Amino acid sequence: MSETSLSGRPLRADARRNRERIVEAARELFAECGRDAQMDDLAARAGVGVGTVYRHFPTKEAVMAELLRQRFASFADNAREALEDPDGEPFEVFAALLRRNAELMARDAATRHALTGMGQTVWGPAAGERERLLGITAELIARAQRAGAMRTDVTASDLPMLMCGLSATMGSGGAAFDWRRHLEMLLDALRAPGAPRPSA
Amino acid sequence: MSETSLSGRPLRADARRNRERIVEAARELFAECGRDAQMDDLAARAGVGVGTVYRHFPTKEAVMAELLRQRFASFADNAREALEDPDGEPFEVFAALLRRNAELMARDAATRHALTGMGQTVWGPAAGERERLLGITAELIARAQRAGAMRTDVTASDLPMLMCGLSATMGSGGAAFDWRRHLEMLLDALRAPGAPRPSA
DNA sequence: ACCTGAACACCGTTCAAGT
DNA sequence: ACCTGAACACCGTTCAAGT
Repeated sequence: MSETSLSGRPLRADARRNRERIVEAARELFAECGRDAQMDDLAARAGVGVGTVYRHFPTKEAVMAELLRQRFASFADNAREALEDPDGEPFEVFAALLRRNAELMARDAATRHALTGMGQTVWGPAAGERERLLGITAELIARAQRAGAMRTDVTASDLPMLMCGLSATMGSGGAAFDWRRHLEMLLDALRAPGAPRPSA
Repeated sequence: MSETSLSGRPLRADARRNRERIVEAARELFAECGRDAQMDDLAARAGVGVGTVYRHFPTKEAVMAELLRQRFASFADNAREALEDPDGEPFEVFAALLRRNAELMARDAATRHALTGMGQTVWGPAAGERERLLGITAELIARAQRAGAMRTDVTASDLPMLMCGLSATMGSGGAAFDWRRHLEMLLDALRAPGAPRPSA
C-alpha cells in the first residue's frame, strides 16, 4: 500500500522516490512542530512542489496517518521477532517487547503527536498493521499466562490502551515525566500477583 | 485571577459576565470540536463579538489554558475534601479521589483535548492549582504508605504522569477504550504487594 | 503520468469606530 | 472601560499550465 498511488496502480520510479522523500521529511517536520507543521515547509524540505505532496496525500492528516501506519508496522515486526524467540521466560519476552516498542515511540515524536493529538481519521490506514500487532500480542500474552507469570484477566486489547497512555506521558506533558518508570509500573500491574519479580 | 482583566484590575460587571459566558461557551465548543473549534463560533455562542473574546484572552490557547486551570482547581478541591475525610482506610480514600477526578475528566472533553493535544503554553496558568493538588496528593500518599497499603516507592509526581496517561485512553484513542479498567490496573500497581485487595 | 507554484478560501488576530 | 465586526495575514488546498 505504501508503493501504490491513490488509484492503486504501481508508481513511476520518480514518483516513488518523491513519495519516500515526502514521508521522510514529514517524519522530521512533524516531530519538530507537531500538528503545526506547514505543508509548504514539508514540500520545501522534501524538495518538491506543494502540489506533489497533495498528489500523494489528499490531506495533511493523511500524511500523519501514513507515519502512524509505518510505525505500527514496525511494532508488529518487533512483536513477530519476540514471538519467534525460541527460549526466554514468556513474561520477560513480553516485557522486553513493550520496552523496545516504547523506546521506538519515545524517539518518534511524529507518531506521538498523531496518537495523542488527532481523531479517528488517522487510525483508519493503520488498522491493518494494528490488527497484526494485536494478534501476535495475544499469543505472547497467552504464553505468559500459561506460564503463570501474568494476571489471567489481561487481554490483548488492554495493551493499546496502556501504550496509548504511556505515549501521552512521553509527549508534551509539560513536565519531563519519567516514562520508563511509568512503563515499569504498568508491567508490575500486569504480572501475576504471586509471581517472582526480576532483580530490581 | 479568574476575575481580573489582563491588566490585573477588577472587571466591570458587564465585562465579568461576558468573560464567564465566553468560558462556558468554550467548554462546550472545545468539547465538541477540540482544537478545531473556531474563534468566530466561540464568540457567536457566547453572544459577543470576536474582539471581546480577544479582549479577555490574548490567544485561542489562552482560552484552553483557562479551562485547564479551572479543572485543576476542581481536582485540588476534591483532593482537599478527601484529605479532610475523618475516617476511611487511607488507600481507599486515595483511590476514591482518583476515581472521582477521573470521572470528572471523562465528562470534560475540553480538558482532555488541552491535556493531550497541546504543548507547554497551556500549562503555565494552571501551575498554581497543579501545585496545590500535588501538595495534598503527597499527604494522601504518605498516609496510605504509613498504613502499609501503598508501595513505598510511589511519589506524588507519579500521579500527574499516570492521570495524563489515563486521559489519553479516555480521549480520541480511535477505539472506545475502557478507561475504568485502565484506572483499576493503575491502582493495583500502586497498592503494596502484600496488601489485601478489596472485594473485586 | 506526474510536477509546479500562483491563486483561492478559510480562520486566527487586529484595530478603527462606536457606546 | 469595554464592545463590535470589517479588514488583514497566514496557511491548507486546488488547478491551470508545464514536462
